[in-house]
Amino acid sequence: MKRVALQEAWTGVADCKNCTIRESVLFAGLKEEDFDELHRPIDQWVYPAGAEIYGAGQKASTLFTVRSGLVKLTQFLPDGTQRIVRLSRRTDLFGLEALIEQDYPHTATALRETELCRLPVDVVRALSHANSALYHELMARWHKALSAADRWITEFSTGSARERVVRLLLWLAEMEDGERCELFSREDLGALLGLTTETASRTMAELKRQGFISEPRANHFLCDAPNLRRLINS
Amino acid sequence: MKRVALQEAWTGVADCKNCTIRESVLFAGLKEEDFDELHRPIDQWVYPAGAEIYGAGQKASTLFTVRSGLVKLTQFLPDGTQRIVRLSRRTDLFGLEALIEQDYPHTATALRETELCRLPVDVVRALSHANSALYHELMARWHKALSAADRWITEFSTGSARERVVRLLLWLAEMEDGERCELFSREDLGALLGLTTETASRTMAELKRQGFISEPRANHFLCDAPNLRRLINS
DNA sequence: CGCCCTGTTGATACGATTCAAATATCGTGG
DNA sequence: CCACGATATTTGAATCGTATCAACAGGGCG
Repeated sequence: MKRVALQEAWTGVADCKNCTIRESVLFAGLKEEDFDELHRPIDQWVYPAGAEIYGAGQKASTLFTVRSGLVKLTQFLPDGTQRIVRLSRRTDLFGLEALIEQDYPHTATALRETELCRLPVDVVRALSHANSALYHELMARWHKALSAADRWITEFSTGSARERVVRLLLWLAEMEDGERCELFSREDLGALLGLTTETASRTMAELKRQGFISEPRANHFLCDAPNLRRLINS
Repeated sequence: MKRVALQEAWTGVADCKNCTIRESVLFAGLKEEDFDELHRPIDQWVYPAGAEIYGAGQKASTLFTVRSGLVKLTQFLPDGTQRIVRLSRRTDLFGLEALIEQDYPHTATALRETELCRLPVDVVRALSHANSALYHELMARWHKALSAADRWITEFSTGSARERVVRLLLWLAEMEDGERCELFSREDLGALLGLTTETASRTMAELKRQGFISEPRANHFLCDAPNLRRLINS
């Protein structure tokens, strides 16, 4: 892993009322007047690839919405083993644990350049007491995170290396047009799927040789989605 | 799998106010007067080992609290693969998804004889609007389920077969005195840990031969917890 | 009693890990 | 802009672990 100094950059106070992804974020259900209560500003930041957003055990005072990019949440075991337990992408909310716990249970890291909104936990708490739409939205976010975790177990932690890689490729392609996806390091790919870096690399290479995927640009892949799907459904 | 007729049995209308595990259940924070709003009774039922509590895709109208026993939540993949994604034990709440979704995403099955309280989802919804203690408790339950899922990924889906089995034994022993635990079928053990039945069986047999565990009664194990912990922390 | 289901064990094959080395890529400073 | 060193990726060969297929033992139940 590179150990360069990575500095996030402030990109401005968020204009929640006119947010470009407002219909799919936490504050989707808020009414005009609710925004007036948003005294403490929500800001937007951009994190470069590799930047740590927060570390496991740090004081949890902020929730994050992903505006663009990709974030990994890593969990550590006492013996030092680590495993990526979730990925958050556009419109996903992460760091929800801040609502309940003192400290973050995971380490959050940007896998690519990533734009985030930072929501102070006390702002969200205060708003959610008064506002039942936000209450429901929060509940829905917990549910979404839980579904994602369940899916992680069945799709990315079960079956052969090849099946896992294929399921991940298709999952990533969902974000775009279903055929195109951007990948990250083989090391992360391994930590994500519970495989070694070498196995991850070999599996990708073999899929390429067999024509299921191609790599027009570095880390940008084109997937033969129908045939990939056939690989895992038979 | 046995295909006998398994019938749950009604054991009475729950007396939530005087619940023996009240301090750790969903309604822990309710005050005396709140219970008066519990017009629709909460009932208690007992399910025999192997009984299906609900099936994936069924209409979700009830939340469940485990009073005793053990429940597995199984998720299915389109290709027929199935994987146990969570276990619920004493004081755990499951079926939370009913608050958000139409249908249950998992199949819930009793692994042993299990006592449950059934909470109609509309009762919980109605109470949670008025009652902020219940609102917080619900949030905490979502959080607990999510932490459990994360732990599942790192502990029960990562590492060698032996490590996974050992982690599960220690997890099960947590429930009792830390040394004693009750197990279930090797088939379920496999589905839980992402292993085949045979590997699960072999691993258990080897742990027994090496003196880490003993089986005084069928499916009741005594664990040498300190040495087991040493196995996974080195 | 005999059947079926579960658990155990054995032999073998396959797949993933490990260790090692070669190659490609990236970032930096000359 | 190129050369260099550091880092990431790919590939190879040997080993180890798990899956697979098959056979068998024991227990519960009709």
